[in-house]
Amino acid sequence: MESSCIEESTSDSASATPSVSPATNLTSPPPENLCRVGSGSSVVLDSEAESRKLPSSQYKGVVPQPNGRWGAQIYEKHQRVWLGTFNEEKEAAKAYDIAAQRFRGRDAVTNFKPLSDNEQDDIQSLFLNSHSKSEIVDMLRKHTYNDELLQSQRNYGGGGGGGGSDERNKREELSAAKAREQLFDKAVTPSDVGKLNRLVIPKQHAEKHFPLQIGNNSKGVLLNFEDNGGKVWRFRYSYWNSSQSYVLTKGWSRFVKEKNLKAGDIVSFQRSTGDEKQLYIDWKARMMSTGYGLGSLQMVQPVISVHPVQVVRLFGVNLFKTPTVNSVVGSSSSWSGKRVREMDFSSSLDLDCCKKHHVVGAL
DNA sequence: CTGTGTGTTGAT
DNA sequence: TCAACACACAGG
Repeated sequence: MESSCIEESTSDSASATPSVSPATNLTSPPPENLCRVGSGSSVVLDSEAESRKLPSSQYKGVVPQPNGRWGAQIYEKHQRVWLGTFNEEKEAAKAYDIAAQRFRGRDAVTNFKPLSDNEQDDIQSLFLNSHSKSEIVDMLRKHTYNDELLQSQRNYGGGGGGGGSDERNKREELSAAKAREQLFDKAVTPSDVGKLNRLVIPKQHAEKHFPLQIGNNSKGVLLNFEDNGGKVWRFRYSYWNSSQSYVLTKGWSRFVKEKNLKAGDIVSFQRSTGDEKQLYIDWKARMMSTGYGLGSLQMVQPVISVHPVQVVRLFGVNLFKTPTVNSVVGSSSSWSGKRVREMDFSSSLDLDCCKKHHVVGAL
């Protein structure tokens, strides 16, 4: 049971529908005795039910295990990602926090203190973003996350003695250029890729990440976004009173055209964590079922974005990786995520990035 | 035999 | 999304 870490079985359950409940299951349950039923007295076997009930955890993402230990799990795309088991409830909670930061970004809801602005947390953020989700999950499951983080800190001079200008440069280089924070994704609607030349930014995200100056409401502002290839896109961002919506207008249609975006595809927005809050935009073809290559598998991006691709071998599996050396959000990490399986490339694999296209319409 | 972590379901 | 619950079955 260690082959994959994600809840796969996408199809099985669907096709087989092994209508659970083995009626035959008369194999009576565990001999309920474990319970040291209250000392003698009346106590009918209420214990039957009471006793085997596991104590729930006060922490998010933490579940009790029969043996008294604690499991950690996080959900994404309707699927549970198991983060391992721990002796201490608190440890499990920490594992969840780490996964949450990696999966959902800096402002994810966590059990403890979230990453903030200090140098240490920036380093950790960098560390998280420079590893794929599956790698982070592996570390959590193997309880090696802390060691790996420390290791990386030494490499960047966080505190290791010796160091030198070499280490220092390396670190500056990294923090200056690469660290990106995921802001949000949006599955584009038919009208977002239609002739309207506008992309509606969900209010919740717009107000959180792209706040408009009170005075600018009418005109809006020009925002620059860099794509994976380093190309900069400038869009007009404003609020439409008529529809009470935040939108990207001028310039948007060109992006749609060049990327050949189709309804259902996902556009993603990131922002550099460093001083300069550079904005980034990326996209991926619509994904049917999401998965993470965990443990040892990683996915193949059934997408053929324009980005040139190179095959990389990791954990013994071939992966596609964009040339972006600094992998952060764009490359193998977040954007990847599909298992190489029975090729259920059905709709997502609309290769031929140019011609045909699915009728996503209603999902 | 011991436990993990998966299958499932029902509640937010 | 998320946790509760039961248990199949991987590992030793």
